[in-house]
Amino acid sequence: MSAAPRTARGEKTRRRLLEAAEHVFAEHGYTEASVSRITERAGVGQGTFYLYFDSKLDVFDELVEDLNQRVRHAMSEGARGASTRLEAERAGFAGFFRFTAEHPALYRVVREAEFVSPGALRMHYTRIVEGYIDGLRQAQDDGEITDIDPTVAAWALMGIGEMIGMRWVLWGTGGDGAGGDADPTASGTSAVPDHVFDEMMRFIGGALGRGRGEGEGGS
Amino acid sequence: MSAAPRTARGEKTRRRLLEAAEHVFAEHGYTEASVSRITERAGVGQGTFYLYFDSKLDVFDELVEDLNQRVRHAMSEGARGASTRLEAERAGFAGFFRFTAEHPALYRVVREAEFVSPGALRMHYTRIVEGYIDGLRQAQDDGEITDIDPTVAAWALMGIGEMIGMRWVLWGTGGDGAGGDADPTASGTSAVPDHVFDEMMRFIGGALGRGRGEGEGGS
Amino acid sequence: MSAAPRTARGEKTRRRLLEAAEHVFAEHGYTEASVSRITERAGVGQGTFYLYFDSKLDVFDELVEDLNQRVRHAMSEGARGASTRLEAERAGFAGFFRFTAEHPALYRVVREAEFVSPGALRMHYTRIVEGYIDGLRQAQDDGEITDIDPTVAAWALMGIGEMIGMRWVLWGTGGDGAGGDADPTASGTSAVPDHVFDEMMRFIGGALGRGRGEGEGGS
Amino acid sequence: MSAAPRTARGEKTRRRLLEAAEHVFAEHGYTEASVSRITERAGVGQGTFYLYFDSKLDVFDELVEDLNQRVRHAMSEGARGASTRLEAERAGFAGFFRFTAEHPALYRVVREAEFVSPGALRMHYTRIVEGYIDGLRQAQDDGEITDIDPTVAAWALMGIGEMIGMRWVLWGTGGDGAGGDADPTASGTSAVPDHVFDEMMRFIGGALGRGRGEGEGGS
DNA sequence: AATGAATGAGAGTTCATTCAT
DNA sequence: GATGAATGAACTCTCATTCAT
Repeated sequence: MSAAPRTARGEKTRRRLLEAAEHVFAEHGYTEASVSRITERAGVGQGTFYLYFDSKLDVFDELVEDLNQRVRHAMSEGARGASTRLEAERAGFAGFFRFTAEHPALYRVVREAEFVSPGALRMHYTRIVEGYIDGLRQAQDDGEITDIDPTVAAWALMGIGEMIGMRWVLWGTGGDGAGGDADPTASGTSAVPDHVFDEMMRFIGGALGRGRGEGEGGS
Repeated sequence: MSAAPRTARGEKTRRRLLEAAEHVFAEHGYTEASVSRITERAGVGQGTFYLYFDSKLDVFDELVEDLNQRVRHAMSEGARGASTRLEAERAGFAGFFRFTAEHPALYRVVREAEFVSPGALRMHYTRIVEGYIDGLRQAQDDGEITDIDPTVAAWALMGIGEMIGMRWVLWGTGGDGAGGDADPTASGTSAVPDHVFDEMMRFIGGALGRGRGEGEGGS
Repeated sequence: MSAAPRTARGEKTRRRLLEAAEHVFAEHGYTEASVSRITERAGVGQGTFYLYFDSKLDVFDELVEDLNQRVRHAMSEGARGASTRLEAERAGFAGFFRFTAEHPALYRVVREAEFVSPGALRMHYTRIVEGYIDGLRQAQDDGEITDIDPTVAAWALMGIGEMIGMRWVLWGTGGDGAGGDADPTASGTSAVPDHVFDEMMRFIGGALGRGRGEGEGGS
Repeated sequence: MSAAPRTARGEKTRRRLLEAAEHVFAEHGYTEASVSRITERAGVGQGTFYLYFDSKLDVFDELVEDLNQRVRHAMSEGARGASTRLEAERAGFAGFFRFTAEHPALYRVVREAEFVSPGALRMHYTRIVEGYIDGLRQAQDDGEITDIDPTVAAWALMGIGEMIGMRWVLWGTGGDGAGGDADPTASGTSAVPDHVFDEMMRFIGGALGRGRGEGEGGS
């Protein structure tokens, strides 16, 4: 749990510490990050850190929580204006990839929680999935998508996003094992090559689609 | 890179070290594991470790390599006898979940590579995906599945497996965000509840299915 | 040296601080006690502490001083009504043991002064001994006790009280090295088992006794 | 618990560490002593310390144990040749005072155990007392001393020694509250002024004496 | 009179790695 | 081939004390 602020000055210090932690964790990972590096970057004394956080793990958890909100926000942006479920899906994935692309190191922080603070990671994924489930259920009620168990589908979609994001956003567009014919130039819709993004959406469209998988999603 | 063996005695010591490392990494994670705990478990002196491995990271890499082979073996078991692509897929996922269920801690080791030795993780995923791609391409040539980019599809499938495995194998069958109506009793096919497994296969069947998503996969 | 009071409000704050310090030192010992724990218990800000005391050591000294008075008071209670020196002695020891039994942790605070503030301990013992000396000298003048050097006798008596108190009050009645046949049930006179108390008084009676050391001390 | 040696080299390092700890604890007290000061004095690296001791407390305990033996040895020296119990007592006290005088700071280490490792202090006193009890019982069987409970008597004697030793050995011969007529010059028998020592022995002689307490103690 | 945020020195402890034997 | 004693840098965290408000 956090601690001491209350005053405006304290609140400011806390924010600086949190921001510094974000950068340091992103740059070095949890283990290599040190509290002293964080305080140094924040421009405060080492002891000050412990006025605001109980431990190194405590800031980490708070950070994951914070990132969870930002990721979810990035995902829901644009999804609101979507008229079909697949459009919403498109927007969600695009938002997620964009966030990952803009803060590649940061998103690694979230994933590192699996080894640092498992409960935090669980919470992170669970919250995202919950949003998904609602949307899927709605689309099912509207007869827009197939009647697959929305929970299972939500986790599957989550996995697709994580893996495609890791492969094409984090590792970059080329690299070993890269999808040969992915077109690195075009990238209007998302941080992932258009071709990859489109194929992924075709995959998802087929999975969720009613009757046949022709939902599509041509760019 | 490794070092010294050559003799039979040396080869044995090396194997013991590797096995000890497997247990210690599985139990404590990379950071908390210590070389001395490894050597202690292996029953050799601390210095001996450096006769066989250059560093702590070195054994870790070798371990990930080793696990990669075992996971791929678990996945391809049974897939060989499959007559359709979806059957092969079923067998592959079942093998993967079984492996994860039997060595839950071990598979975490692989995933931790993202933060310890990114190249090793890349290699791990890439190799698995390569196998997939071949199979998918073949099925496409046979007109059995849709003509989606096999690379993209392979990574998507990989992501589904990882996420479903984490959610239902690693975290257990219940817990927050659990699939409400999943049937925890039956579990003939895999380490994941039958219902979840079946729904996942329906999802995949739809994604890969030709024309309509009729692949299905009722148990 | 202390500081700021003067007003009634200040005097009250000071008392609360002192009382809080007493509890915190008793519970944790000097080193483990922290100023912040003291102020927290007192319900005042951390800075307030330094308005009343120069340092952590300063409160400690004041506390030892305070305890010295309370111990001496406990010892002299009842001793006043005594008609013989040995009766007075009895009452003094009983009072000391009672105090120790009622505030076991507190009396440890006094003893810890040896390592924290040696001068304070010296003062503590010296003051107690001074009272003794006067009484012993008087009894000698009255021909009631032997003509032993009262200073030496006083320190010896002090040592007996401390050690018997530590052994039977602080450590409890049983334990290793316990006086085998001590009767734990009866305990009318003091916090030490009756048998132990009586034997101790016989010991002292012999030491101080005129002519022969026989007798005395039967409860 | 200790650890690693076995080799002659290790045994030597261990001894150096122990000796360094003795000096550092004696000079600064437990709290102010730091492991780094100990290793510095021992001329080894900081990490080496933890090869031989589990913690700072661990060396401390071992040291108290060690001192216990040395004190008991100092006390029993000379006592062996004694023909009466009181002579043995004399020799024991003299040995104790001598030890305290020769290692004044060291003996404080033992006493500090009350606040650092209470069990160790208990053990220390209990062991010494046990030796006493045997001697006293023997003397009683021989009809040499009064039939006082030997356990109570032993703890009382222990207390006398500790207090007189603190007052006249540790604090020095003069000082506040000093025994006015103590003769600082003569000091043949012990580290305590002769007069004090003699008076103390008279006190003890009276306490233990058969029939009358009048004898003894002449220097 | 009172506050509490800020400090920074320093504590105990761990560990990957080296190297003389 | 094997050992294990030795290292020292680095870590997280605590705390008495100060001082602007």
